[in-house]
Amino acid sequence: MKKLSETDLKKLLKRGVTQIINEEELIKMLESGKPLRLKQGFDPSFTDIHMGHVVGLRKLRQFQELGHQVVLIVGDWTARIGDPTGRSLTRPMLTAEQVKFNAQTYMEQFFRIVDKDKTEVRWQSEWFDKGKFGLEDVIRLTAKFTVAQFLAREDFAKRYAEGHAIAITELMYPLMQGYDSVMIEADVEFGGTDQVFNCMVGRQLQEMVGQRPQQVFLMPLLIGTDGAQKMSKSLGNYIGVTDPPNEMYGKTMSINDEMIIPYMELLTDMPDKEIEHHSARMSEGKINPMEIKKLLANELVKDFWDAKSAGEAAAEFARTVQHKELPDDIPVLTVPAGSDAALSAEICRAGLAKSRSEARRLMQQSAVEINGKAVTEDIEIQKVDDGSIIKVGKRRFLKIKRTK
RNA sequence: GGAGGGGUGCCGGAGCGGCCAAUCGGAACAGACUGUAAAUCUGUCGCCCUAAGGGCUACGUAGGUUCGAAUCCUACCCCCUCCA
Repeated sequence: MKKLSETDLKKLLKRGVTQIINEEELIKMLESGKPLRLKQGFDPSFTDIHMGHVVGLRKLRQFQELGHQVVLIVGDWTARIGDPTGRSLTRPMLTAEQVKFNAQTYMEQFFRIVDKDKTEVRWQSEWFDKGKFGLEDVIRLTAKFTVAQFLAREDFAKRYAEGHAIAITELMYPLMQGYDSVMIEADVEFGGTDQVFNCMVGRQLQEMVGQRPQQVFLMPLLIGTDGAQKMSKSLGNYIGVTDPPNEMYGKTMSINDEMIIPYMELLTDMPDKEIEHHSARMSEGKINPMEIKKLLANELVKDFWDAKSAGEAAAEFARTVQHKELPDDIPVLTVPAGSDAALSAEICRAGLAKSRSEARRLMQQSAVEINGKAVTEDIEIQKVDDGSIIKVGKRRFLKIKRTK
């Protein structure tokens, strides 16, 4: 165990943390020098980890660096129910196969951030599968809670009031998650602020069976690149941890100014002082926020890829986006000699538009250029010279190659 | 078991015999403005015919009535609320 310094403690418990229940207890536990069991659960109902998840994973990593143990719970059962949190609709159940596949993919990404050697992976099926968990257990578990308790939870209350459906299995979700804490004897559970209720159920269950209730570590939900809603894959406003450097850099550059500082605090190791400095310069109007955003983008690509990729992504961004030069590699579309196809058809074939109708619409909106000149009417591909560069929208390019 | 409400385009949600490829809002896409910001403004937003214009598929599923249906009828499937 590493000895805790004041700065360690501050970084660990303040930056990127919304609330800790119960903070004093947690500090005592940390100071006891005993390795803690840190519970992190996930539902393999999706496959991609994005920056929104990274906030929590980085925190786990920090604890690991102090010598603590992460217990990753694969929610193979809860995933099949679907977490009701924040949902206004019930989710479809997944098959066991989908869940398994998703879990695998998830973990590959998870261990890019969290230290695999200090992680114990447990599957819910270890204790929830047939033969291990029976009706008797279900009754014992559910008997401890009341409907009123569950309806007090904001999202359930809202859905109930609006007359939306709440499946009984959804009520089971928090119980199952809480039961996980008992099974692994969690000392601390990690989650986003939307997980308070579920985590508290874990505390109660532990207490009931005579375990010391876990501490709950809540972290803010990251706002997505749209600047409005929380980052999520289904909303398409996410930056994935496996996004290629150029894309990661580009997506980061498209976030709005208000999010630069939060992103720095939550997703990077940049020192507090430095972040404050940037923040101050921006609010004083001494610098174009874009410059600060570049630092952020660079930092992220550096962390998830490497410094070299970050440099290249930055250069590519400056060249293609800011100076509007052509990107390095443009996909080539081979056009047979004598082809009588229309330009719209070829754009569609190359995948730059979903349909010919769309391609034509784009032309009408002057979104299609050949060698820098807008084409507003559909023409024959014949009339396009060999080696011409076709540009659709801001970022889609195509190079025409003619066969003799 | 009983009563009622509903299934419409990516989502929400109008329409309730022709004027409906379907009002409107959101998302998305494009253009203008920019810092690929954000906000704003404008436009587009089923597919095919290179345009005018035309055609084809679409409003849970399958049939039917009608010159004509998302709209009416029948059956079926699914969902929700309430009572028991």
